[in-house]
Amino acid sequence: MKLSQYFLPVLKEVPAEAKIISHQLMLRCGMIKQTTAGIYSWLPLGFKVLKKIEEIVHDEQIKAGHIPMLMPTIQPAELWQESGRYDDYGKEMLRINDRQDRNYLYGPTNEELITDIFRSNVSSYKDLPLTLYHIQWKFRDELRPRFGVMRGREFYMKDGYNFDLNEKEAINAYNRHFVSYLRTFNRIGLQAIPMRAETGPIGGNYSHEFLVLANTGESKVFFDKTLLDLDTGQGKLDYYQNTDIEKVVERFTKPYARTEDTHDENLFLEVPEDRRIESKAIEVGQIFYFGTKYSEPMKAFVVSPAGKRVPVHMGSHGIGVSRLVGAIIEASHDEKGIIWPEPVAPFFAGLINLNYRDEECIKVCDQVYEELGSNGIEILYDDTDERPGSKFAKMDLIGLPWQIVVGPKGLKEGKIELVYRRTGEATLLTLGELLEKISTAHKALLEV
RNA sequence: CGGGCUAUGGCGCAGUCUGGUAGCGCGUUCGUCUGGGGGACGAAAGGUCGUGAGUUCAAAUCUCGCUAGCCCGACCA
Repeated sequence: MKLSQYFLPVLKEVPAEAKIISHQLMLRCGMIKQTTAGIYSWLPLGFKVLKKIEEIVHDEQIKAGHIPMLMPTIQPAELWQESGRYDDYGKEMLRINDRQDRNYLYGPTNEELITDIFRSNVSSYKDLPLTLYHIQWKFRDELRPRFGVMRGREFYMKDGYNFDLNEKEAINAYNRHFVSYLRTFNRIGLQAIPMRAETGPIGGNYSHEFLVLANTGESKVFFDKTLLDLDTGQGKLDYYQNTDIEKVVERFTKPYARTEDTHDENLFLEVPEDRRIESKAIEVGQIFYFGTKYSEPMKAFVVSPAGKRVPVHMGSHGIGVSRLVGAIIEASHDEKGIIWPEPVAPFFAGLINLNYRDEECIKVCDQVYEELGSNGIEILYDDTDERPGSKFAKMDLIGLPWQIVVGPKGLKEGKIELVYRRTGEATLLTLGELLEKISTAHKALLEV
């Protein structure tokens, strides 16, 4: 993409209404524009990042054997009356009437809708286990939206729902989500710590939240430092080898890790003092097992192997996709701007032409741009006639992983400068070396 | 929902107390110079001062209502 043909309205100054760094940077980078309280338009750069995160979330869900679909944003009140949540949910739910004065709502979550789909199509244990999910806009009418997309009223969320014959099977699904979520956050470039959580309005018996440490986070967390060293292991996982998956979950749930809501000071004090960490964190995902809370009232039954009609056991699981954009920035920025983790960067590299009136510069830039572009590498080429200083500042601000700097000075020596945004490390390379290095780095990114 | 604050050009702000020609910086446009870290000089465009009513010869400025946004708390992916 050539910058001269793109839509990237960057701001030099910090808008007054933005208080936390991710919100400020998203506005300054021209990623979002607030439309009204807690509701944002996603401008091209922000939209690209949102879609990259979404792709990774999809990929990991599909690896775990879960099936993508799409449900609507507007739902009929009747379904929520069946589950009893139409009254329970309160003012957070945006209620809407149509021209016939029928009652609708803008979905804050989809348990009722998915249960309705399930019950009208599945009636045998033979169709289980089943996990369906979608990534869709949600709306919760927060009293006080703030922090940009981190706590908007409208938000983009992956939500999934598992249907199983019994509790044991449903716990397998729970564990599958547990592990796939860890992998998802890792791929996005975040370390998320699973913590025991309250079940809230979703209800149920088991729940874990996944939290990313950040001092601007809204949750207070207490955990054992050893959690920071755990990983889910390398390579492919067979999500249906239940005991293998269970072992991973056990490793992650053994050390103490709780949010303020479930924190138990006495248990925490059993953690050796040098391993106790108290921090602020951002919640980026949550998983629930709630048994038959919805299947019983909504009559989602299947016939068991013994020939009896039994309510299905369910769980639900969410990842805040739009919130993740903010969370990533909170976790990865410096005083100059954003530093995108490579898998979610809106472009893989930025190409800076330091003198757009120099024919040699133009020629070399065009070559780099075409060569990398034809290999499927996304490049943002600053081909504008601005001065070098503002080009550098802009590129640092939007935080693309690599910066390719082409200027008359370097070209005299036959060299192009390559800067790695995260470290600021700069190397002078020939055109051939540069193309090779970027291509290699890009290939490594694809091998997940 | 309780408490506090704000609303003036695209962005950041001054002007309001003490009523009297709407201003500054950044950005934008044009020109000249400049060209490796948000450059210089010159010219220009752009504002019903959130909104409605009131007081007054006169309102960005005073009074009352409304709306929107921000902050602290409670609540939440």
